Amino acid sequence: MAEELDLGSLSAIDQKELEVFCELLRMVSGLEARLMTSSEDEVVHIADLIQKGINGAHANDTKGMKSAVVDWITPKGQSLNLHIPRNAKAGRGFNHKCTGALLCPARLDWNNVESPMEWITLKRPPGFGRFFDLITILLQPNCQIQAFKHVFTSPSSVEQELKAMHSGNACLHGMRSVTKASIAYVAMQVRFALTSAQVFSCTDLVTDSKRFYNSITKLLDETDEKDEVDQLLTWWNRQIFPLYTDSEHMPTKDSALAQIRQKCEEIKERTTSISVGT
DNA sequence: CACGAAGGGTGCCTCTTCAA
DNA sequence: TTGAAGAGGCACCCTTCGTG
Repeated sequence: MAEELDLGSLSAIDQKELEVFCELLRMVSGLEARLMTSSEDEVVHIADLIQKGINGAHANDTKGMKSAVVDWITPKGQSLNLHIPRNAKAGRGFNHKCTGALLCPARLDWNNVESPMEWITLKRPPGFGRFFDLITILLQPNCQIQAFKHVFTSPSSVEQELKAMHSGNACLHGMRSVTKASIAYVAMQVRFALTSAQVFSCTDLVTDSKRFYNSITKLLDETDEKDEVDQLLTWWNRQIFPLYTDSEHMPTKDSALAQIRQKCEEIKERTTSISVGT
Protein backbone atom coordinates (compact mmCIF):
# COMPACT_ATOMS: atom_id res chain seq x y z
CA MET A 1 0.00 0.00 0.00
CA ALA A 2 2.62 2.48 1.14
CA GLU A 3 4.97 1.31 -1.60
CA GLU A 4 2.61 2.68 -4.26
CA LEU A 5 2.89 6.21 -2.88
CA ASP A 6 5.55 8.73 -3.71
CA LEU A 7 6.84 9.19 -0.19
CA GLY A 8 8.97 12.12 -1.25
CA SER A 9 5.90 14.13 -2.11
CA LEU A 10 4.49 13.80 1.38
CA SER A 11 5.06 16.29 4.15
CA ALA A 12 6.92 15.18 7.28
CA ILE A 13 3.64 15.00 9.19
CA ASP A 14 1.97 12.94 6.45
CA GLN A 15 4.95 10.60 6.33
CA LYS A 16 4.76 10.11 10.09
CA GLU A 17 1.03 9.43 9.93
CA LEU A 18 1.60 6.96 7.11
CA GLU A 19 4.17 5.14 9.24
CA VAL A 20 1.68 4.90 12.09
CA PHE A 21 -1.04 3.68 9.73
CA CYS A 22 1.25 0.97 8.29
CA GLU A 23 2.14 -0.10 11.83
CA LEU A 24 -1.56 -0.32 12.63
CA LEU A 25 -2.15 -2.52 9.58
CA ARG A 26 0.71 -4.75 10.70
CA MET A 27 -0.63 -5.05 14.25
CA VAL A 28 -4.28 -5.70 13.40
CA SER A 29 -4.45 -8.77 11.25
CA GLY A 30 -7.11 -8.62 8.57
CA LEU A 31 -7.58 -4.86 8.83
CA GLU A 32 -5.93 -4.11 5.49
CA ALA A 33 -8.01 -6.77 3.70
CA ARG A 34 -11.14 -5.46 5.36
CA LEU A 35 -10.38 -1.88 4.32
CA MET A 36 -9.62 -2.92 0.75
CA THR A 37 -12.97 -4.66 0.38
CA SER A 38 -15.10 -2.13 2.23
CA SER A 39 -17.23 0.62 0.82
CA GLU A 40 -16.39 4.24 1.49
CA ASP A 41 -19.02 4.41 4.24
CA GLU A 42 -17.64 1.31 5.89
CA VAL A 43 -14.12 2.73 5.82
CA VAL A 44 -15.42 5.90 7.46
CA HIS A 45 -17.18 3.77 10.07
CA ILE A 46 -13.98 1.82 10.77
CA ALA A 47 -12.05 5.07 11.08
CA ASP A 48 -14.68 6.33 13.53
CA LEU A 49 -14.34 3.19 15.61
CA ILE A 50 -10.56 3.50 15.69
CA GLN A 51 -10.79 7.16 16.66
CA LYS A 52 -13.34 6.29 19.34
CA GLY A 53 -10.96 3.67 20.70
CA ILE A 54 -8.09 6.14 20.74
CA ASN A 55 -10.18 8.74 22.54
CA GLY A 56 -11.48 6.24 25.06
CA ALA A 57 -8.07 4.81 25.82
CA HIS A 58 -6.62 8.26 26.21
CA ALA A 59 -9.47 9.35 28.49
CA ASN A 60 -8.99 6.27 30.67
CA ASP A 61 -5.25 6.85 30.94
CA THR A 62 -5.79 10.48 31.83
CA LYS A 63 -8.40 9.57 34.42
CA GLY A 64 -6.31 6.87 36.05
CA MET A 65 -3.09 8.85 36.10
CA LYS A 66 -4.69 11.92 37.60
CA SER A 67 -5.02 10.30 41.01
CA ALA A 68 -2.17 7.80 40.75
CA VAL A 69 0.49 10.40 40.03
CA VAL A 70 -0.05 11.87 43.50
CA ASP A 71 1.07 8.56 45.01
CA TRP A 72 4.12 8.38 42.77
CA ILE A 73 5.48 11.78 43.77
CA THR A 74 4.75 11.23 47.47
CA PRO A 75 7.71 9.70 49.37
CA LYS A 76 6.97 6.25 50.78
CA GLY A 77 5.45 6.40 54.24
CA GLN A 78 5.33 10.19 54.18
CA SER A 79 2.93 12.87 53.09
CA LEU A 80 3.51 15.95 50.97
CA ASN A 81 4.21 19.17 52.82
CA LEU A 82 1.32 20.79 50.99
CA HIS A 83 -1.40 18.21 50.35
CA ILE A 84 -2.39 17.56 46.74
CA PRO A 85 -5.96 16.23 46.33
CA ARG A 86 -6.15 13.10 44.21
CA ASN A 87 -9.21 14.25 42.34
CA ALA A 88 -8.42 17.91 41.78
CA LYS A 89 -5.87 19.67 39.58
CA ALA A 90 -6.01 23.15 41.09
CA GLY A 91 -3.10 22.70 43.52
CA ARG A 92 -0.75 21.20 40.95
CA GLY A 93 1.49 22.64 38.29
CA PHE A 94 3.60 25.56 39.43
CA ASN A 95 1.30 26.07 42.39
CA HIS A 96 3.11 23.24 44.20
CA LYS A 97 6.85 22.83 44.70
CA CYS A 98 6.81 19.08 43.98
CA THR A 99 4.89 19.23 40.71
CA GLY A 100 6.58 22.49 39.77
CA ALA A 101 10.03 20.95 40.17
CA LEU A 102 9.05 18.05 37.94
CA LEU A 103 7.59 20.32 35.29
CA CYS A 104 10.52 22.72 35.26
CA PRO A 105 12.56 22.39 32.02
CA ALA A 106 15.83 20.52 32.39
CA ARG A 107 17.89 23.58 31.50
CA LEU A 108 16.44 25.60 34.37
CA ASP A 109 17.10 25.14 38.08
CA TRP A 110 13.75 25.04 39.84
CA ASN A 111 15.41 25.87 43.17
CA ASN A 112 16.74 29.11 41.75
CA VAL A 113 13.49 30.27 40.20
CA GLU A 114 12.17 32.93 42.55
CA SER A 115 8.48 32.35 41.92
CA PRO A 116 6.11 30.55 39.61
CA MET A 117 5.41 33.87 37.93
CA GLU A 118 9.08 34.17 37.02
CA TRP A 119 8.92 30.71 35.50
CA ILE A 120 5.87 31.64 33.51
CA THR A 121 7.74 34.56 31.96
CA LEU A 122 10.61 32.22 31.13
CA LYS A 123 8.34 29.56 29.77
CA ARG A 124 8.20 30.41 26.15
CA PRO A 125 11.09 32.61 25.13
CA PRO A 126 11.14 33.52 21.45
CA GLY A 127 13.42 31.40 19.32
CA PHE A 128 13.49 28.38 21.56
CA GLY A 129 13.06 25.23 19.59
CA ARG A 130 11.95 21.71 20.01
CA PHE A 131 13.94 20.79 23.10
CA PHE A 132 12.90 23.58 25.40
CA ASP A 133 10.02 21.64 26.89
CA LEU A 134 12.06 18.57 27.67
CA ILE A 135 11.31 18.61 31.35
CA THR A 136 13.16 17.23 34.30
CA ILE A 137 10.58 14.49 34.55
CA LEU A 138 12.78 12.64 32.06
CA LEU A 139 15.32 12.68 34.87
CA GLN A 140 12.83 10.91 37.10
CA PRO A 141 12.70 7.44 35.50
CA ASN A 142 11.05 5.93 38.57
CA CYS A 143 8.00 8.12 38.11
CA GLN A 144 8.02 7.45 34.37
CA ILE A 145 8.29 3.70 34.85
CA GLN A 146 5.41 3.69 37.32
CA ALA A 147 3.35 5.61 34.80
CA PHE A 148 4.33 3.26 31.98
CA LYS A 149 3.31 0.26 34.04
CA HIS A 150 0.07 1.95 35.02
CA VAL A 151 -0.87 2.39 31.35
CA PHE A 152 0.57 -0.69 29.70
CA THR A 153 0.92 -3.48 32.24
CA SER A 154 -1.93 -2.57 34.65
CA PRO A 155 -2.19 -0.12 37.56
CA SER A 156 -1.53 -2.79 40.16
CA SER A 157 1.76 -3.77 38.49
CA VAL A 158 3.16 -0.42 39.65
CA GLU A 159 3.45 -1.86 43.15
CA GLN A 160 6.26 -4.24 43.96
CA GLU A 161 3.69 -6.68 45.30
CA LEU A 162 1.76 -7.86 42.25
CA LYS A 163 -1.97 -8.05 42.88
CA ALA A 164 -3.29 -8.29 39.33
CA MET A 165 -5.17 -11.42 38.46
CA HIS A 166 -6.02 -10.34 34.96
CA SER A 167 -3.72 -9.76 32.04
CA GLY A 168 -2.81 -6.15 31.40
CA ASN A 169 -2.95 -4.27 28.12
CA ALA A 170 0.58 -5.16 27.11
CA CYS A 171 -0.02 -8.88 27.64
CA LEU A 172 -3.39 -8.83 25.93
CA HIS A 173 -1.98 -7.15 22.82
CA GLY A 174 1.33 -8.94 22.63
CA MET A 175 3.45 -5.98 23.64
CA ARG A 176 6.91 -7.30 24.53
CA SER A 177 8.99 -4.15 24.55
CA VAL A 178 8.74 -0.41 24.99
CA THR A 179 8.63 1.84 21.96
CA LYS A 180 9.83 5.40 21.52
CA ALA A 181 6.24 6.47 20.94
CA SER A 182 5.02 4.73 24.09
CA ILE A 183 7.67 6.47 26.18
CA ALA A 184 6.71 9.82 24.67
CA TYR A 185 3.03 9.12 25.25
CA VAL A 186 3.55 8.26 28.90
CA ALA A 187 5.76 11.31 29.42
CA MET A 188 3.02 13.44 27.91
CA GLN A 189 0.38 11.89 30.17
CA VAL A 190 2.51 12.29 33.30
CA ARG A 191 3.23 15.88 32.36
CA PHE A 192 -0.47 16.62 31.99
CA ALA A 193 -1.27 14.89 35.28
CA LEU A 194 1.29 17.11 37.02
CA THR A 195 -0.05 20.34 35.57
CA SER A 196 -2.99 22.29 36.93
CA ALA A 197 -4.71 22.23 33.52
CA GLN A 198 -8.23 20.82 33.84
CA VAL A 199 -8.85 19.85 30.23
CA PHE A 200 -6.43 18.01 28.00
CA SER A 201 -5.73 19.57 24.65
CA CYS A 202 -2.93 18.70 22.26
CA THR A 203 -2.56 22.23 21.04
CA ASP A 204 -3.40 24.61 23.85
CA LEU A 205 -0.65 27.14 24.50
CA VAL A 206 -0.27 26.32 28.19
CA THR A 207 0.48 22.60 28.11
CA ASP A 208 1.30 22.34 24.37
CA SER A 209 1.24 18.55 24.65
CA LYS A 210 1.60 17.97 20.92
CA ARG A 211 4.90 19.82 20.72
CA PHE A 212 6.11 18.12 23.88
CA TYR A 213 5.31 14.67 22.44
CA ASN A 214 7.00 15.52 19.14
CA SER A 215 10.08 16.83 20.97
CA ILE A 216 10.62 13.51 22.70
CA THR A 217 10.00 11.34 19.63
CA LYS A 218 12.36 13.49 17.57
CA LEU A 219 15.00 13.27 20.28
CA LEU A 220 14.73 9.49 20.38
CA ASP A 221 14.71 9.25 16.58
CA GLU A 222 18.03 11.01 16.12
CA THR A 223 20.12 8.65 14.05
CA ASP A 224 23.46 9.96 15.33
CA GLU A 225 22.42 9.03 18.86
CA LYS A 226 21.20 5.56 17.95
CA ASP A 227 23.55 3.63 20.23
CA GLU A 228 22.66 5.69 23.27
CA VAL A 229 18.95 5.52 22.52
CA ASP A 230 19.15 1.75 22.03
CA GLN A 231 20.84 1.34 25.40
CA LEU A 232 18.21 3.52 26.96
CA LEU A 233 15.42 1.43 25.44
CA THR A 234 17.13 -1.74 26.66
CA TRP A 235 17.20 -0.37 30.18
CA TRP A 236 13.51 0.56 29.88
CA ASN A 237 12.65 -2.89 28.60
CA ARG A 238 14.46 -4.46 31.51
CA GLN A 239 12.35 -2.40 33.91
CA ILE A 240 9.01 -2.98 32.19
CA PHE A 241 9.40 -6.34 30.46
CA PRO A 242 12.11 -8.21 32.39
CA LEU A 243 10.84 -11.58 31.16
CA TYR A 244 11.49 -10.68 27.53
CA THR A 245 14.77 -8.82 27.94
CA ASP A 246 18.27 -10.12 27.52
CA SER A 247 19.93 -8.91 30.71
CA GLU A 248 23.48 -9.58 29.52
CA HIS A 249 23.99 -6.24 27.86
CA MET A 250 21.63 -4.30 30.00
CA PRO A 251 22.90 -0.89 31.08
CA THR A 252 22.62 -0.11 34.77
CA LYS A 253 20.14 2.37 36.14
CA ASP A 254 22.97 4.79 36.85
CA SER A 255 24.34 4.60 33.32
CA ALA A 256 20.87 5.09 31.88
CA LEU A 257 20.36 8.10 34.12
CA ALA A 258 23.75 9.42 33.13
CA GLN A 259 22.77 9.17 29.49
CA ILE A 260 19.58 11.14 30.02
CA ARG A 261 21.48 13.78 31.97
CA GLN A 262 24.13 13.98 29.26
CA LYS A 263 21.39 14.36 26.70
CA CYS A 264 19.85 17.22 28.63
CA GLU A 265 23.27 18.88 28.92
CA GLU A 266 23.63 18.68 25.15
CA ILE A 267 20.24 20.25 24.75
CA LYS A 268 21.28 22.95 27.19
CA GLU A 269 24.43 23.66 25.19
CA ARG A 270 22.51 23.86 21.95
CA THR A 271 20.15 26.42 23.38
CA THR A 272 22.53 28.60 25.38
CA SER A 273 23.10 30.83 22.40
CA ILE A 274 19.49 31.86 22.59
CA SER A 275 18.74 34.36 25.32
CA VAL A 276 16.14 33.49 27.90
CA GLY A 277 13.44 36.00 28.65
CA THR A 278 10.63 37.85 27.06
C1' DC B 1 -10.00 -32.26 40.70
C1' DA B 2 -14.18 -29.42 40.27
C1' DC B 3 -16.70 -25.65 41.56
C1' DG B 4 -18.00 -21.21 43.31
C1' DA B 5 -16.71 -16.89 45.61
C1' DA B 6 -13.86 -13.02 45.63
C1' DG B 7 -10.71 -9.75 43.85
C1' DG B 8 -8.93 -7.10 40.18
C1' DG B 9 -8.59 -5.09 35.21
C1' DT B 10 -10.68 -3.47 31.11
C1' DG B 11 -14.09 -1.54 28.24
C1' DC B 12 -18.10 0.89 27.72
C1' DC B 13 -21.90 3.85 28.94
C1' DT B 14 -23.95 7.98 30.85
C1' DC B 15 -23.75 12.37 32.87
C1' DT B 16 -21.54 16.78 33.63
C1' DT B 17 -18.66 20.55 32.45
C1' DC B 18 -16.61 23.72 29.44
C1' DA B 19 -14.93 25.92 25.39
C1' DA B 20 -15.62 27.06 20.57
C1' DT C 1 -25.68 24.43 20.35
C1' DT C 2 -22.35 21.06 19.85
C1' DG C 3 -18.43 18.33 20.57
C1' DA C 4 -14.60 17.04 23.47
C1' DA C 5 -12.92 15.53 27.82
C1' DG C 6 -13.29 13.95 32.68
C1' DA C 7 -15.73 11.35 36.32
C1' DG C 8 -18.26 7.70 38.06
C1' DG C 9 -20.26 3.41 37.73
C1' DC C 10 -21.37 -1.01 35.88
C1' DA C 11 -20.85 -5.43 33.36
C1' DC C 12 -17.93 -8.76 31.85
C1' DC C 13 -13.86 -11.40 31.93
C1' DC C 14 -9.90 -13.64 34.06
C1' DT C 15 -7.29 -15.52 37.85
C1' DT C 16 -6.65 -17.10 42.46
C1' DC C 17 -8.04 -19.36 46.44
C1' DG C 18 -10.80 -21.99 49.56
C1' DT C 19 -13.80 -25.86 50.12
C1' DG C 20 -15.70 -30.35 49.45
